[in-house]
Amino acid sequence: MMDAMSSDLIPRLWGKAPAGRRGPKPALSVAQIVEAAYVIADEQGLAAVSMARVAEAVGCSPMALYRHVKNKDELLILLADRLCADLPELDRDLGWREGLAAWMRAQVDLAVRKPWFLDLPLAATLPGPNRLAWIDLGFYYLREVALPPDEKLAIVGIVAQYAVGEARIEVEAALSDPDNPYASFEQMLVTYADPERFPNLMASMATWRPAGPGEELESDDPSAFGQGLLMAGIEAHIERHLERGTPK
Amino acid sequence: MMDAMSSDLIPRLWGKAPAGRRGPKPALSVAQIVEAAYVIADEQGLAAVSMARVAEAVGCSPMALYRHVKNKDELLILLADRLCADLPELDRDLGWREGLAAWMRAQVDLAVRKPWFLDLPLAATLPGPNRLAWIDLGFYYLREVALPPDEKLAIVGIVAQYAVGEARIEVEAALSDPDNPYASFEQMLVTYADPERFPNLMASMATWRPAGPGEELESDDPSAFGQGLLMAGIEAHIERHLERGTPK
DNA sequence: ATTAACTGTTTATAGAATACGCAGATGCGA
DNA sequence: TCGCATCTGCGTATTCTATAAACAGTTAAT
Repeated sequence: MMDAMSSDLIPRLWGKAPAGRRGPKPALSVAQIVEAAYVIADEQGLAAVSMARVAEAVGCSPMALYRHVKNKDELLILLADRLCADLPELDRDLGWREGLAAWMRAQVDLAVRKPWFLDLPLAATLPGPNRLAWIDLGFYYLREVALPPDEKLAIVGIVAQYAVGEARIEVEAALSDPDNPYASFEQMLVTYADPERFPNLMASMATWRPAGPGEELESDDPSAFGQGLLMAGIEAHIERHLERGTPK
Repeated sequence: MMDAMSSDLIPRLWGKAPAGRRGPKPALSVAQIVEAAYVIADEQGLAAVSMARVAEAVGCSPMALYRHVKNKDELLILLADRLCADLPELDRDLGWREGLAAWMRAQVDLAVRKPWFLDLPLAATLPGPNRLAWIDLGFYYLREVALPPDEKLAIVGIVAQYAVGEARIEVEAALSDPDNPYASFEQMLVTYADPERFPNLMASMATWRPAGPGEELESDDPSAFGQGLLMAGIEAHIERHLERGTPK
């Protein structure tokens, strides 16, 4: 189902054309097409990215695109990797904890800046070069952490996954009441939720005390909580690993 | 952009029709429509869920659906909540750690069973009744944990978000080589990845030793690693909270 | 009885992805 | 240099898609 995978996807991701000999030199390139899609998504949202509009942007007929891209799904995969090129440079003088936190935060910021990223079908396809470079940066911050590579990969994946969720929350929050993002949630609870149907939730929520005017939030970064949770988990794992792992 | 939110979405999620007085009694119901969409998605994938096909399934004209549902986006939101009704009952005699782990695992299993769930546009909309009941179960397992409700909500959200990522990985793994899901990743690295461009990743991967035949995986649950990481993080947070929180 | 409100239908429109076949360009082998 | 295989881009056409708009029948309030 939904198999956008073609045997040429990965080469295309890496910009390796089969280098055909014969035939006219292509006037179009995959990079050009992806870039046009990127601009359209940026200006008008992902829904505006249609083959016809992309073709118009690069100045060719819609069907010409199919010579360079298997189908629209594949174009979107390429687009997702293109977006990863927008991830920023980060301070290299950070420990794994601060480094990974900044690494995570940068992903959230990117998604907030380009919310159409969240509309992309995020299949767990193989990463393209840009995304892989970002993963490499994650490994950089973990370079002095003594863990096997598959565990590092898992950690990096978990942190990135958390970034997606956090980005969703922040994007939605930006669209709703900036004062209290939980307002609608609470409103929904009191309006519809039967306390007998959701006893545990309601019982806990009953103790909820909205932050008074005197006390401020401990951090202005809404991802601070989850960030701390993840880093604490990683740290605990490292320590556990050191204990019973190879001591030398 | 992409604002599927209508003022009637939430009432519809909760099955509260405005109870119009006049006019003929509706032959269709929202539940009926959503159920039809559910069956189609289940049998033919989410891409097969079109207004026309849903209409055919319930035996009405396509446009009749729009009397009960604002548009297709809204139908998909309702569908997502409907899917949450398939989440299983869980053992109530578990501590927060095992309970939350089982709670997480159940979500992964559901997504693996119904992979079209991952194709749904997972906006961070307000949860419907079924999803809220699931959240309530998460709060059940956290009932004896002394944390404020907003932190519990954040924890539950983080764990659920992890479940989505894990489900993506497992679904994709099921479609690829069952022996070694990392095979294509490694293959991609050696084929395309320039060591100078991804030095940290490559350096770490160089130490990669695939699990030999003698040693088995510690767990047959591929989510065990992330699970442990999350639970350790939560535990650390609880302890930190107890230390400086109100002791009584 | 009148009327307002509500339901489902019919028709129509605009846009989507993409299969198929053609015309011209290009470079390889002869 | 002459074919010829191969490749690019284009034009056409098909099939689906969501959904706007107007309409006809049905019910309950007045």
